[in-house]
Amino acid sequence: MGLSSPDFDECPLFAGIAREERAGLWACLRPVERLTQRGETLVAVGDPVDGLGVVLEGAVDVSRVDENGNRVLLTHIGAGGLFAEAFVCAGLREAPVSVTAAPYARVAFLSLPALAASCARACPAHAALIRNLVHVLARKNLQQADHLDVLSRRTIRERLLTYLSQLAGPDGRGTLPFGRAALADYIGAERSALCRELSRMQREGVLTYRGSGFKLSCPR
Amino acid sequence: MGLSSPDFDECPLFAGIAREERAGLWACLRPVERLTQRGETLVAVGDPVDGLGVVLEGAVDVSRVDENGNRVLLTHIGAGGLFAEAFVCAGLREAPVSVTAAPYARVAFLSLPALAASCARACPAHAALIRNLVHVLARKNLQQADHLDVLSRRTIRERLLTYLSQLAGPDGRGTLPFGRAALADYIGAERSALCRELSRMQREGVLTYRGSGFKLSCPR
DNA sequence: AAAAAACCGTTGCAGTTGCAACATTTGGAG
DNA sequence: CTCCAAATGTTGCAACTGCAACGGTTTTTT
Repeated sequence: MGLSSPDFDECPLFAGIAREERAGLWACLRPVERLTQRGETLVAVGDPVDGLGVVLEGAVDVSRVDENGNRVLLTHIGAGGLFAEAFVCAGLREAPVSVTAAPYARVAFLSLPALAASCARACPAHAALIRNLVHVLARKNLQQADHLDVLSRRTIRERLLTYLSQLAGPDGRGTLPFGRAALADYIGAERSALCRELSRMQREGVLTYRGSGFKLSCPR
Repeated sequence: MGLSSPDFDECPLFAGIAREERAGLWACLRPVERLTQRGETLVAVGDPVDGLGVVLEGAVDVSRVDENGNRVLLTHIGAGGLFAEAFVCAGLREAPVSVTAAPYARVAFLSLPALAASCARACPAHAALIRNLVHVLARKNLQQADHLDVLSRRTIRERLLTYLSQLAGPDGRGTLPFGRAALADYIGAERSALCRELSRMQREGVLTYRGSGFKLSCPR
């Protein structure tokens, strides 16, 4: 099993921990790695919760499919990001969501005991790890709040403007991390209705877009 | 200032901490108490984030109002519950939501430094406090996921069924914690449209309701 | 290069919902 | 008991959206 400790500068779990310490700490956590095929499902709904996930390379989507077949895209997580940390920390036994490679990913799972317990080496970095975990959980909370902000709007146009404003810089420009189908799943709309509204908004001059790039006419 | 340490058996922040220790620990956290009038606003959008909130008595609503005047009810928190913990832990300076008494509340604010730092007494309970904080944050995450599950549905009927299923027991019976207006704000719909759909569903035999009690015909 | 698959955009139609205005019921206060 | 205010329920209408079906373009596979 390759215990390669990649570049964790961008992984918030290791913030504030000296680079020399990271390799030892990483080994200490006994990670279980997994490399996926294109679009493969890493975790399915109902699977036992193996541990906290770390995206080493690539990206994953966290989603759910309701009884009507509508997919809800909950989050998209790139390299360095964590997933399933809330389920692990809350003590869930079964995953309430599925995690799929988007489209490729190399991930590692860390068990909660390894994270929470002081390790045999009693490494001081463990304390920092827990503090970082609090920070990660809190920021996930804020991300979910942003998603709720989007989904609480009553029309597709408002949901789009809310989401695009979150993505856009001060100049109103931004890049979508999704294609149209995934975007529709994220904002809780029908793909065709989303396309219709997008072109309507462009026709009315509210925004311009091409591919995954866009520019809001009136940045909020 | 009354530093009364109320019954914290139900406060998840103090889970697993012996009752004798709680009083000392509570004082150690230097809580700032506040008692509200009916419906008063405890925290407004943009207010500086004073600290983590603990509901000592009564209940509070956490909500946001968008630019169209639509209110979004994010959560309702009863005695023993926490609020604003994610904003504090993520290091936000300004509150992105408002907190109002629903309808009465006695609350205390705990500053993050007091929570995070080992206190002067070096009380061992502090470590338990941090572990509990992780647990609280993780469960808030799950609550938000439930709310997302509701808001991601495409029709009022589906949103209602999803929410009522979350509330109902195995027999399909449950009690709403909100009135109609607040319920509408929580599920992201118009109050009148909500009423219309409720009575339509009762007419069709999907459920029965009276006041705040309800019973689903087909518990999921 | 050809075929297949994925992605994006368009449109007609029926059902749902926001919105506004009004009717009815409930719960106190005097 | 009466009156008032808040909460709840009802309805018409215009607008929005889900749904299904289709055409064009790009990317991937064979």
